[in-house]
Amino acid sequence: MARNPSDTKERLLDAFDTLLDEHGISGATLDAVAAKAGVSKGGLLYHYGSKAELIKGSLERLSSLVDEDVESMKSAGDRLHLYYLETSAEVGTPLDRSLIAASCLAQEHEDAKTALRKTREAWFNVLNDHLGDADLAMTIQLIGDGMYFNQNFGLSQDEALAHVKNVLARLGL
Amino acid sequence: MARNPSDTKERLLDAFDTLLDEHGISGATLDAVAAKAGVSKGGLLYHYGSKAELIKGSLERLSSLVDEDVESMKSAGDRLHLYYLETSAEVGTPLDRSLIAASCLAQEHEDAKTALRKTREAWFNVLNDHLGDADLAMTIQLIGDGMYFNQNFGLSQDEALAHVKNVLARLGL
DNA sequence: GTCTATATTGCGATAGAC
DNA sequence: GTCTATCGCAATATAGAC
Repeated sequence: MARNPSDTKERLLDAFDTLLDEHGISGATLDAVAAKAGVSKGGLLYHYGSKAELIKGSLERLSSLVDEDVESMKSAGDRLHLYYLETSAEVGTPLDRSLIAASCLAQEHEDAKTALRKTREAWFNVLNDHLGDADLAMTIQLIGDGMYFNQNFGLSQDEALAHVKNVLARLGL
Repeated sequence: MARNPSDTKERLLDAFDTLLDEHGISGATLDAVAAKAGVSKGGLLYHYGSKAELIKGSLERLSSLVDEDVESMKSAGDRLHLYYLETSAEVGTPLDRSLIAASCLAQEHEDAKTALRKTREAWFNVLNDHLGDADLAMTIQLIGDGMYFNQNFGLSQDEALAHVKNVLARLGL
Protein backbone atom coordinates (compact mmCIF):
# COMPACT_ATOMS: atom_id res chain seq x y z
CA MET A 1 0.00 0.00 0.00
CA ALA A 2 2.54 2.52 1.09
CA ARG A 3 5.55 3.17 -1.03
CA ASN A 4 7.62 2.82 2.12
CA PRO A 5 5.69 1.32 5.05
CA SER A 6 8.55 2.05 7.44
CA ASP A 7 8.00 5.73 6.82
CA THR A 8 5.66 6.93 9.55
CA LYS A 9 4.12 9.65 7.40
CA GLU A 10 3.19 7.10 4.72
CA ARG A 11 1.79 4.74 7.35
CA LEU A 12 -0.35 7.56 8.74
CA LEU A 13 -1.78 8.31 5.31
CA ASP A 14 -2.46 4.61 4.76
CA ALA A 15 -4.30 4.43 8.08
CA PHE A 16 -6.27 7.59 7.32
CA ASP A 17 -7.36 6.44 3.84
CA THR A 18 -8.27 2.96 5.08
CA LEU A 19 -10.39 4.30 7.95
CA LEU A 20 -12.16 6.72 5.59
CA ASP A 21 -12.93 3.84 3.21
CA GLU A 22 -14.18 1.50 5.91
CA HIS A 23 -15.89 3.81 8.39
CA GLY A 24 -16.34 7.20 6.70
CA ILE A 25 -15.27 10.60 7.92
CA SER A 26 -16.40 10.25 11.51
CA GLY A 27 -14.53 6.94 11.78
CA ALA A 28 -11.29 8.58 10.76
CA THR A 29 -10.53 10.44 13.98
CA LEU A 30 -6.99 11.42 14.89
CA ASP A 31 -7.09 8.86 17.70
CA ALA A 32 -8.16 6.06 15.35
CA VAL A 33 -5.65 7.01 12.65
CA ALA A 34 -2.80 7.13 15.16
CA ALA A 35 -3.77 3.78 16.69
CA LYS A 36 -4.03 2.11 13.27
CA ALA A 37 -0.64 3.46 12.28
CA GLY A 38 0.85 2.26 15.58
CA VAL A 39 1.67 5.65 17.08
CA SER A 40 0.08 7.93 19.66
CA LYS A 41 -2.00 10.97 18.78
CA GLY A 42 0.93 13.15 19.78
CA GLY A 43 3.12 11.17 17.39
CA LEU A 44 0.66 11.78 14.58
CA LEU A 45 0.50 15.50 15.27
CA TYR A 46 4.25 15.77 15.07
CA HIS A 47 4.09 14.72 11.41
CA TYR A 48 0.77 16.32 10.48
CA GLY A 49 0.13 19.34 12.67
CA SER A 50 -3.64 19.28 12.19
CA LYS A 51 -6.39 17.26 10.60
CA ALA A 52 -6.38 19.72 7.68
CA GLU A 53 -2.74 18.83 6.99
CA LEU A 54 -3.56 15.13 7.07
CA ILE A 55 -6.30 15.71 4.50
CA LYS A 56 -3.92 17.74 2.38
CA GLY A 57 -1.37 14.92 2.56
CA SER A 58 -3.94 12.36 1.46
CA LEU A 59 -5.07 14.47 -1.51
CA GLU A 60 -1.50 15.15 -2.59
CA ARG A 61 -0.75 11.44 -2.56
CA LEU A 62 -3.87 10.84 -4.66
CA SER A 63 -2.57 13.30 -7.19
CA SER A 64 0.74 11.48 -7.55
CA LEU A 65 -0.98 8.07 -7.76
CA VAL A 66 -3.18 9.42 -10.55
CA ASP A 67 -0.11 10.68 -12.40
CA GLU A 68 1.35 7.17 -12.22
CA ASP A 69 -1.94 5.64 -13.32
CA VAL A 70 -2.14 7.90 -16.36
CA GLU A 71 1.30 6.66 -17.39
CA SER A 72 0.15 3.05 -16.93
CA MET A 73 -2.91 3.73 -19.07
CA LYS A 74 -0.75 5.09 -21.86
CA SER A 75 1.27 1.88 -21.73
CA ALA A 76 -1.87 -0.18 -22.34
CA GLY A 77 -1.92 0.72 -26.05
CA ASP A 78 -5.07 -0.34 -27.92
CA ARG A 79 -6.63 -1.66 -24.73
CA LEU A 80 -6.39 1.73 -22.98
CA HIS A 81 -10.14 2.16 -22.49
CA LEU A 82 -10.50 -1.45 -21.30
CA TYR A 83 -7.59 -1.00 -18.91
CA TYR A 84 -9.36 2.08 -17.55
CA LEU A 85 -12.60 0.21 -16.87
CA GLU A 86 -10.86 -2.83 -15.42
CA THR A 87 -8.96 -0.69 -12.94
CA SER A 88 -12.19 1.20 -12.13
CA ALA A 89 -13.67 -2.13 -11.02
CA GLU A 90 -10.65 -3.02 -8.92
CA VAL A 91 -10.75 -2.93 -5.13
CA GLY A 92 -7.93 -2.55 -2.65
CA THR A 93 -5.20 -0.99 -4.75
CA PRO A 94 -3.49 2.10 -3.33
CA LEU A 95 -5.12 4.25 -6.01
CA ASP A 96 -8.55 2.78 -5.39
CA ARG A 97 -8.30 3.35 -1.67
CA SER A 98 -6.99 6.86 -2.12
CA LEU A 99 -9.77 7.74 -4.55
CA ILE A 100 -12.52 6.43 -2.30
CA ALA A 101 -10.98 8.32 0.60
CA ALA A 102 -11.13 11.50 -1.48
CA SER A 103 -14.75 10.91 -2.41
CA CYS A 104 -15.54 10.56 1.30
CA LEU A 105 -13.73 13.81 2.04
CA ALA A 106 -15.48 15.53 -0.89
CA GLN A 107 -18.69 15.50 1.12
CA GLU A 108 -17.38 18.28 3.30
CA HIS A 109 -14.11 19.56 1.86
CA GLU A 110 -13.90 21.73 -1.23
CA ASP A 111 -10.23 20.75 -1.72
CA ALA A 112 -11.25 17.13 -2.14
CA LYS A 113 -13.90 18.07 -4.71
CA THR A 114 -11.25 19.97 -6.64
CA ALA A 115 -8.86 17.01 -6.48
CA LEU A 116 -11.55 14.70 -7.86
CA ARG A 117 -12.40 17.13 -10.65
CA LYS A 118 -8.73 17.27 -11.64
CA THR A 119 -8.47 13.49 -11.53
CA ARG A 120 -11.46 13.13 -13.83
CA GLU A 121 -10.04 15.74 -16.17
CA ALA A 122 -6.73 13.88 -16.44
CA TRP A 123 -8.48 10.58 -17.20
CA PHE A 124 -10.85 12.18 -19.69
CA ASN A 125 -7.96 13.69 -21.62
CA VAL A 126 -6.21 10.32 -21.93
CA LEU A 127 -9.42 8.54 -22.97
CA ASN A 128 -10.31 11.25 -25.45
CA ASP A 129 -6.82 11.32 -27.00
CA HIS A 130 -6.91 7.55 -27.36
CA LEU A 131 -10.43 7.19 -28.73
CA GLY A 132 -10.55 10.43 -30.72
CA ASP A 133 -14.22 10.61 -29.83
CA ALA A 134 -15.53 12.78 -27.00
CA ASP A 135 -18.91 11.00 -26.92
CA LEU A 136 -17.32 7.62 -26.29
CA ALA A 137 -14.69 9.03 -23.95
CA MET A 138 -17.32 10.71 -21.76
CA THR A 139 -19.56 7.66 -21.77
CA ILE A 140 -16.76 5.32 -20.76
CA GLN A 141 -15.65 7.70 -18.06
CA LEU A 142 -19.19 7.85 -16.64
CA ILE A 143 -19.32 4.06 -16.56
CA GLY A 144 -16.06 4.06 -14.60
CA ASP A 145 -17.47 6.71 -12.24
CA GLY A 146 -20.54 4.52 -11.76
CA MET A 147 -18.38 1.56 -10.79
CA TYR A 148 -16.55 3.69 -8.19
CA PHE A 149 -19.86 4.97 -6.86
CA ASN A 150 -21.13 1.43 -6.38
CA GLN A 151 -17.96 0.21 -4.71
CA ASN A 152 -18.54 2.93 -2.15
CA PHE A 153 -21.49 1.03 -0.80
CA GLY A 154 -20.10 -2.42 -1.13
CA LEU A 155 -21.18 -3.72 -4.53
CA SER A 156 -18.71 -5.86 -6.43
CA GLN A 157 -18.39 -4.60 -9.99
CA ASP A 158 -17.03 -7.74 -11.63
CA GLU A 159 -20.36 -8.74 -13.13
CA ALA A 160 -21.09 -5.15 -14.14
CA LEU A 161 -17.79 -5.00 -16.00
CA ALA A 162 -18.69 -8.08 -18.05
CA HIS A 163 -21.99 -6.49 -19.14
CA VAL A 164 -20.26 -3.27 -20.10
CA LYS A 165 -17.65 -5.09 -22.18
CA ASN A 166 -20.44 -6.72 -24.20
CA VAL A 167 -21.89 -3.32 -24.99
CA LEU A 168 -18.49 -1.90 -25.92
CA ALA A 169 -18.01 -4.80 -28.34
CA ARG A 170 -21.17 -3.71 -30.16
CA LEU A 171 -19.60 -0.27 -30.52
CA GLY A 172 -16.51 -1.78 -32.11
CA LEU A 173 -14.47 -1.41 -28.93
CA MET B 1 -39.76 19.72 -1.71
CA ALA B 2 -41.91 18.43 1.09
CA ARG B 3 -45.25 16.89 0.37
CA ASN B 4 -46.65 19.07 3.12
CA PRO B 5 -44.25 21.80 4.24
CA SER B 6 -46.51 22.74 7.14
CA ASP B 7 -45.85 19.30 8.61
CA THR B 8 -42.93 19.70 10.98
CA LYS B 9 -41.69 16.15 10.48
CA GLU B 10 -41.48 16.67 6.71
CA ARG B 11 -39.75 20.02 7.20
CA LEU B 12 -37.19 18.34 9.47
CA LEU B 13 -36.44 15.69 6.85
CA ASP B 14 -36.11 18.40 4.19
CA ALA B 15 -33.66 20.29 6.38
CA PHE B 16 -31.69 17.13 7.15
CA ASP B 17 -31.39 16.07 3.51
CA THR B 18 -30.48 19.57 2.36
CA LEU B 19 -27.76 19.94 4.98
CA LEU B 20 -26.35 16.52 4.09
CA ASP B 21 -26.24 17.50 0.41
CA GLU B 22 -24.62 20.87 1.02
CA HIS B 23 -22.31 20.25 3.95
CA GLY B 24 -21.98 16.49 4.42
CA ILE B 25 -22.58 14.44 7.53
CA SER B 26 -20.78 16.68 9.98
CA GLY B 27 -22.76 19.67 8.71
CA ALA B 28 -26.04 17.94 9.48
CA THR B 29 -25.98 18.27 13.26
CA LEU B 30 -29.21 18.20 15.24
CA ASP B 31 -28.73 21.89 16.04
CA ALA B 32 -28.32 22.80 12.38
CA VAL B 33 -31.25 20.65 11.24
CA ALA B 34 -33.53 22.13 13.89
CA ALA B 35 -32.48 25.69 13.03
CA LYS B 36 -33.02 25.16 9.29
CA ALA B 37 -36.46 23.69 9.96
CA GLY B 38 -37.29 26.62 12.23
CA VAL B 39 -37.60 24.73 15.51
CA SER B 40 -35.37 24.18 18.54
CA LYS B 41 -33.33 21.06 19.12
CA GLY B 42 -35.86 20.01 21.74
CA GLY B 43 -38.60 20.45 19.15
CA LEU B 44 -36.73 18.21 16.73
CA LEU B 45 -36.20 15.53 19.35
CA TYR B 46 -39.91 15.42 20.10
CA HIS B 47 -40.56 14.21 16.53
CA TYR B 48 -37.40 12.16 16.03
CA GLY B 49 -36.12 10.87 19.37
CA SER B 50 -32.54 10.40 18.17
CA LYS B 51 -30.31 11.00 15.20
CA ALA B 52 -30.76 7.36 14.25
CA GLU B 53 -34.50 7.91 13.92
CA LEU B 54 -33.93 10.96 11.76
CA ILE B 55 -31.72 8.88 9.47
CA LYS B 56 -34.36 6.15 9.37
CA GLY B 57 -37.00 8.74 8.44
CA SER B 58 -34.86 10.07 5.60
CA LEU B 59 -34.22 6.60 4.18
CA GLU B 60 -37.89 5.65 4.40
CA ARG B 61 -38.86 8.77 2.51
CA LEU B 62 -36.25 7.90 -0.14
CA SER B 63 -37.88 4.52 -0.54
CA SER B 64 -41.32 6.03 -1.19
CA LEU B 65 -39.86 8.62 -3.60
CA VAL B 66 -38.20 5.79 -5.53
CA ASP B 67 -41.49 3.90 -5.72
CA GLU B 68 -43.10 6.99 -7.24
CA ASP B 69 -40.19 7.42 -9.64
CA VAL B 70 -40.46 3.84 -10.84
CA GLU B 71 -44.11 4.50 -11.71
CA SER B 72 -43.11 7.67 -13.59
CA MET B 73 -40.49 5.70 -15.52
CA LYS B 74 -43.07 3.16 -16.58
CA SER B 75 -45.23 6.02 -17.88
CA ALA B 76 -42.40 7.18 -20.14
CA GLY B 77 -43.03 4.34 -22.62
CA ASP B 78 -40.39 3.95 -25.35
CA ARG B 79 -38.34 6.75 -23.83
CA LEU B 80 -38.01 4.96 -20.48
CA HIS B 81 -34.22 4.63 -20.59
CA LEU B 82 -33.84 8.24 -21.74
CA TYR B 83 -36.17 9.41 -18.99
CA TYR B 84 -33.98 7.52 -16.52
CA LEU B 85 -30.79 9.24 -17.68
CA GLU B 86 -32.40 12.67 -17.87
CA THR B 87 -33.61 12.42 -14.30
CA SER B 88 -30.19 11.12 -13.23
CA ALA B 89 -28.71 14.40 -14.50
CA GLU B 90 -31.32 16.52 -12.72
CA VAL B 91 -30.46 18.56 -9.64
CA GLY B 92 -32.69 19.81 -6.88
CA THR B 93 -35.68 17.51 -7.12
CA PRO B 94 -36.89 15.87 -3.91
CA LEU B 95 -35.70 12.47 -5.18
CA ASP B 96 -32.32 13.82 -6.20
CA ARG B 97 -31.79 15.47 -2.83
CA SER B 98 -32.93 12.39 -0.96
CA LEU B 99 -30.65 10.14 -2.97
CA ILE B 100 -27.59 12.31 -2.47
CA ALA B 101 -28.40 12.47 1.25
CA ALA B 102 -28.47 8.66 1.33
CA SER B 103 -25.15 8.41 -0.48
CA CYS B 104 -23.66 10.74 2.15
CA LEU B 105 -25.08 8.59 4.92
CA ALA B 106 -23.85 5.42 3.19
CA GLN B 107 -20.32 6.38 4.15
CA GLU B 108 -20.98 5.37 7.73
CA HIS B 109 -24.39 3.69 7.94
CA GLU B 110 -25.09 0.20 6.71
CA ASP B 111 -28.83 0.96 6.49
CA ALA B 112 -28.14 3.65 3.93
CA LYS B 113 -26.02 1.26 1.88
CA THR B 114 -28.87 -1.23 1.90
CA ALA B 115 -31.35 1.47 0.85
CA LEU B 116 -29.14 2.42 -2.08
CA ARG B 117 -28.72 -1.20 -3.14
CA LYS B 118 -32.51 -1.65 -3.13
CA THR B 119 -32.96 1.56 -5.11
CA ARG B 120 -30.51 0.37 -7.74
CA GLU B 121 -32.21 -3.00 -7.86
CA ALA B 122 -35.62 -1.40 -8.48
CA TRP B 123 -34.28 0.76 -11.28
CA PHE B 124 -32.34 -2.10 -12.85
CA ASN B 125 -35.46 -4.25 -12.99
CA VAL B 126 -37.43 -1.54 -14.78
CA LEU B 127 -34.61 -0.85 -17.24
CA ASN B 128 -34.07 -4.54 -17.90
CA ASP B 129 -37.79 -5.24 -18.42
CA HIS B 130 -38.00 -2.36 -20.84
CA LEU B 131 -34.85 -3.04 -22.83
CA GLY B 132 -34.94 -6.84 -22.63
CA ASP B 133 -31.14 -6.72 -22.55
CA ALA B 134 -29.17 -7.00 -19.33
CA ASP B 135 -25.96 -5.71 -20.94
CA LEU B 136 -27.61 -2.48 -22.02
CA ALA B 137 -29.62 -2.14 -18.81
CA MET B 138 -26.51 -2.47 -16.63
CA THR B 139 -24.50 -0.10 -18.82
CA ILE B 140 -27.20 2.58 -18.77
CA GLN B 141 -27.59 2.19 -15.03
CA LEU B 142 -23.84 2.64 -14.51
CA ILE B 143 -23.93 5.82 -16.60
CA GLY B 144 -26.73 7.12 -14.37
CA ASP B 145 -24.71 6.17 -11.29
CA GLY B 146 -21.76 8.05 -12.73
CA MET B 147 -23.86 11.18 -13.17
CA TYR B 148 -24.99 11.00 -9.53
CA PHE B 149 -21.40 10.49 -8.41
CA ASN B 150 -20.30 13.60 -10.25
CA GLN B 151 -23.15 15.75 -8.96
CA ASN B 152 -21.89 14.89 -5.50
CA PHE B 153 -18.87 17.05 -6.08
CA GLY B 154 -20.53 19.79 -8.02
CA LEU B 155 -20.19 18.88 -11.68
CA SER B 156 -23.11 19.73 -13.93
CA GLN B 157 -24.07 16.71 -16.01
CA ASP B 158 -25.92 18.49 -18.83
CA GLU B 159 -23.00 18.25 -21.24
CA ALA B 160 -22.29 14.68 -20.19
CA LEU B 161 -25.88 13.70 -20.95
CA ALA B 162 -25.58 15.04 -24.51
CA HIS B 163 -22.47 12.91 -25.12
CA VAL B 164 -24.17 9.82 -23.75
CA LYS B 165 -27.24 10.31 -25.94
CA ASN B 166 -25.00 10.36 -29.01
CA VAL B 167 -23.55 7.01 -28.03
CA LEU B 168 -26.97 5.53 -27.31
CA ALA B 169 -28.08 6.58 -30.78
CA ARG B 170 -25.29 4.45 -32.25
CA LEU B 171 -26.69 1.52 -30.29
CA GLY B 172 -30.12 2.05 -31.82
CA LEU B 173 -31.48 3.68 -28.64
C1' DG C 1 10.40 11.54 17.09
C1' DT C 2 7.17 9.86 20.29
C1' DC C 3 4.77 10.02 24.54
C1' DT C 4 1.09 11.52 28.39
C1' DA C 5 -1.79 14.91 30.26
C1' DT C 6 -4.89 18.45 29.65
C1' DA C 7 -7.52 22.52 27.79
C1' DT C 8 -11.43 23.47 24.87
C1' DT C 9 -15.13 22.99 22.02
C1' DG C 10 -19.20 21.06 20.06
C1' DC C 11 -22.39 17.23 19.63
C1' DG C 12 -26.23 14.01 21.06
C1' DA C 13 -29.44 13.41 24.42
C1' DT C 14 -32.25 14.21 28.87
C1' DA C 15 -35.24 16.90 32.12
C1' DG C 16 -38.62 19.71 33.00
C1' DA C 17 -41.22 24.35 32.23
C1' DC C 18 -44.79 26.32 29.34
C1' DG D 1 -45.82 20.49 20.50
C1' DT D 2 -42.12 23.48 21.46
C1' DC D 3 -38.94 25.62 24.46
C1' DT D 4 -34.43 26.37 27.60
C1' DA D 5 -30.95 24.48 30.42
C1' DT D 6 -27.75 21.14 31.27
C1' DC D 7 -25.20 16.66 31.51
C1' DG D 8 -21.81 13.49 29.50
C1' DC D 9 -18.84 12.41 26.02
C1' DA D 10 -15.75 12.44 22.18
C1' DA D 11 -12.79 15.02 19.15
C1' DT D 12 -9.16 18.49 17.94
C1' DA D 13 -5.35 20.56 19.51
C1' DT D 14 -1.64 22.26 22.90
C1' DA D 15 2.14 21.73 26.39
C1' DG D 16 5.79 19.75 27.93
C1' DA D 17 8.40 15.38 29.55
C1' DC D 18 11.42 11.81 27.74
